[in-house]
Amino acid sequence: MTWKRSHHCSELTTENTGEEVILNGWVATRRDLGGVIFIDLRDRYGITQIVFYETDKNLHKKAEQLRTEYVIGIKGVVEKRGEENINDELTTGGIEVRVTDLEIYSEAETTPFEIKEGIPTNEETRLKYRYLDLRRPDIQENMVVRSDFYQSTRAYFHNNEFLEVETPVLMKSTPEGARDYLVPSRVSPGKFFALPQSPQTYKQLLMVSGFDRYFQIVKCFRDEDLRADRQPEFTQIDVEMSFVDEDDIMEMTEGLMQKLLKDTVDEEVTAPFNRMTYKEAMETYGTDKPDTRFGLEFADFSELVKDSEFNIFSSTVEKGGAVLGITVPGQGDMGRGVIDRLTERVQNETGAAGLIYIKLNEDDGVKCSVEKFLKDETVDAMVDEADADMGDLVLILAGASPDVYKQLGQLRLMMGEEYNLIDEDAYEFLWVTDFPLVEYSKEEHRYHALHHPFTAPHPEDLEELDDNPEEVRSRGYDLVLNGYEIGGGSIRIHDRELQTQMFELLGIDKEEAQKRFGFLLEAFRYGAPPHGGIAFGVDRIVMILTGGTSLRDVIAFPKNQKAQSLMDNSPDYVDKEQLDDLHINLKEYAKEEQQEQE
RNA sequence: GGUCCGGUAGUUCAGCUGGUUAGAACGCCUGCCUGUCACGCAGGAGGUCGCGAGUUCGAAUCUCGUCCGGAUCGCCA
Repeated sequence: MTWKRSHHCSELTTENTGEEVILNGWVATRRDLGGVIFIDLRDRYGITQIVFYETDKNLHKKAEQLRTEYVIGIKGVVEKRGEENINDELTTGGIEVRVTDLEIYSEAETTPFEIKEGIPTNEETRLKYRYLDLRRPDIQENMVVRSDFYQSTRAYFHNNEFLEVETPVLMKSTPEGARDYLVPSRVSPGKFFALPQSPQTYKQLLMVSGFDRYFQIVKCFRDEDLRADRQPEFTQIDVEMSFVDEDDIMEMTEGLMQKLLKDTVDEEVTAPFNRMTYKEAMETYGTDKPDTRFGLEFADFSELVKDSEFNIFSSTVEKGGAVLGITVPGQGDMGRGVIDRLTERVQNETGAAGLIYIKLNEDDGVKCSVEKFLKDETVDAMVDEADADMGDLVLILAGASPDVYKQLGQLRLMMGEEYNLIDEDAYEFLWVTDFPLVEYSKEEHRYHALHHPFTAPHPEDLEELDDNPEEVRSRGYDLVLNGYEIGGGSIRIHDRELQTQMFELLGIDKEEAQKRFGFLLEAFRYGAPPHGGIAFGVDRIVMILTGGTSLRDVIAFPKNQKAQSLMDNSPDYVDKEQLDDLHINLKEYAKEEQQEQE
């Protein structure tokens, strides 16, 4: 029989002294001193210490059976602890509950790992026993933040007259972008649904329908390889608005972010957020999602060294590459061994050919690793350009553009982490704007939409659309927080002609466009409002808010790197009858794999 | 698909220049203990050193292959 609790395990204080209470929870730890047994009783709210005394004979005997993770209910009396026994670590540390009755609801085998905060158990074991991992207080706290995050989001949009509309999970496969997860149709042999990579077309259609302001907290799916910050199924806050421009979307976003941070982690952030063009971001930080919690901005030495004797510099610049550097403060006396290891790491992790440096320290003065190839005044000019002072270290990469920018961007992040230049408590938001509309794919010999094919080109660049498509800027924008891309969107094309032109540019001919997106083009015939929107990565934002570095710590049941769920062993083989229903035959090698398993 | 790191007790790891019976901490079990809160003390159980070949008198240790996990590049409109 279950006793209904009167309080949870983080609730009782000295104010409750003398009250008869009922608690339910898990045995977190047991401290058996012989004549007295202390149990830390845990639920998702916290811990309360309960006590059994030898003088309560039968009860004490029963309590001796208790083991870690047993689920119990107790009746008892709240007692104030003696001055010397108060535990300041617990909210309930001023009291304990003297047990008068004990019910063991459920015994527990020894768990494969301890249910404690911050244990370094490997991912595989944690994922296999995910329900136990989720019992750990730090993960539970993450889920609380996540739940607060949902509530805050809904309140914000509801208060601002947005409508929450659900869009289909079974939809049409789109040719552009990430690989789709496919769902075979039983009633239409040979045909497939796709799971949405995002509800992009639906939300645009909702604008055509006149819904004006839409949002949705929605699952999206992308069948691509995983990373620490990338899961195959993830959650977005999807937003679309009519009769707006970039500034409206940004303002709405900034209000949302302010509210979210206030409601979840009680942080104030100032708006408007900084803005930076894509070009500026790439040239200053070597990435389109710069972590602006620290400096180490790039210095460009290309002009200074283009005529130097040092062949690596001069030939790099001649071939259109760049010679770039960052100044690491206070590392001017870095030892040879450290630099050698760093060089190796840079080569391995970024693919840079080599690492050149200038050390500035009191003992050696200004010392450049390639000084015999460079004039003193060139080195001095570089130091000047890099804004380096005595005691600093200038790290230099030379290489083809844009690769060298990305490489130095990675090196910059390494240095920021290595030398603790990052303010871990800061929340640095940044808008990145003016993305290129398209980029050329050498493999496919065609242009790709950098954002997606519905993104509007910048009106000033329209005339370049035919001749110089790569020069055309888009009306897209990304929101970056602490070096993570947490959102992205654009002002859309709402003109049928322009949309058709865009498809042509992307190598999607009329027939193909009709087949894939005919419904959208058709919708645009009947009065489409100017509109734009944005989508935010819920998992990533919650990860940042909880101070984590892996999405798995903020998703209740995440997938591993192979997109498998180790707990329930999915994906898994299915019966032949199921496949027959779906009109599917397996390829030979897939059949062999299946037979090997069985 | 490429690169890198890892796989030894339930967990986290040490051992790896080949050599006695593979260790530590935590956890687990038993006993003692009335003020613990990382309880303490005494004792104990627990190992396919991922798997398979090879080298060797001898392999956790060296070589090759393979499987598994993670990070990362490609990929992710």
